[in-house]
Amino acid sequence: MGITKSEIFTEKQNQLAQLAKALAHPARIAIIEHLLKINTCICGDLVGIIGLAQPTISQHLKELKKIGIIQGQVEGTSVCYCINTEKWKEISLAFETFFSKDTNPPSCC
Amino acid sequence: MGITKSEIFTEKQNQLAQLAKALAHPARIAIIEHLLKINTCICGDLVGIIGLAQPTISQHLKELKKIGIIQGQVEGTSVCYCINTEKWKEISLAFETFFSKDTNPPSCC
DNA sequence: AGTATTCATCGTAATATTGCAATATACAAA
DNA sequence: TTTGTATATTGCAATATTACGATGAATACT
Repeated sequence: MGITKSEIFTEKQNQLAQLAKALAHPARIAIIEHLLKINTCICGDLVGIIGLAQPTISQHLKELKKIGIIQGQVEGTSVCYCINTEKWKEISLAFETFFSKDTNPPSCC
Repeated sequence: MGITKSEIFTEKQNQLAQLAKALAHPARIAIIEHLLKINTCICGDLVGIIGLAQPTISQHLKELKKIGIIQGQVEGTSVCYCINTEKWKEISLAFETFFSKDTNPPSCC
């Protein structure tokens, strides 16, 4: 079917899955890493940097904007992107919380 | 096309994206959370717990096994699953490293 | 052997994702 | 106003994902 039965899961489970989905593409990882590295807004050069066609980059940016991890600011004809620090921390915390659940290895393995 | 151009990205970017993809479904989050909660191996009951058909669960388990985050041990007619602690730490670290890259908010926003 | 139980795999339908060419939109400069 | 530049949207083809019924393989129990 290709459609997820999200109604049978908790809000948190769906949320974390959605965050993971947004990160589930190397181009999107690359975009975020680049934005972190230059630590400022970047206006458009992403197409040249990543190596995918402009509509494809635009689509990936849309996915990232959807979960709020990045934000775009119109600056004349171009749009400047940067990490949304607030949201970044939030998302970071969501994963941290998930991974902190670990305790001891089960006795059976 | 539906096919990712992984050859234009770094090994690390592809790896992290793949890990994120494995977590990008609420059923797989739910499976992991359950395995963490009971902190021991579980023999099969996941179908009843999650609420999806047996082949669907089996498929999700396969995805999780593919990245090594869980492991299955045959026990008679049933299979006992648990978190692979070693791998869990590894994956946890991969995300931690990614999210630790944050520094200061960019001056432009 | 025959039967039941548990899980994996196959096949298939519905939907989603990825990527890009073509086109549209918005603004700036001439 | 026209031209150029930057980005978004649309439409499409190829492929992937999600879900499940049917079937298969393996083991345990009579």
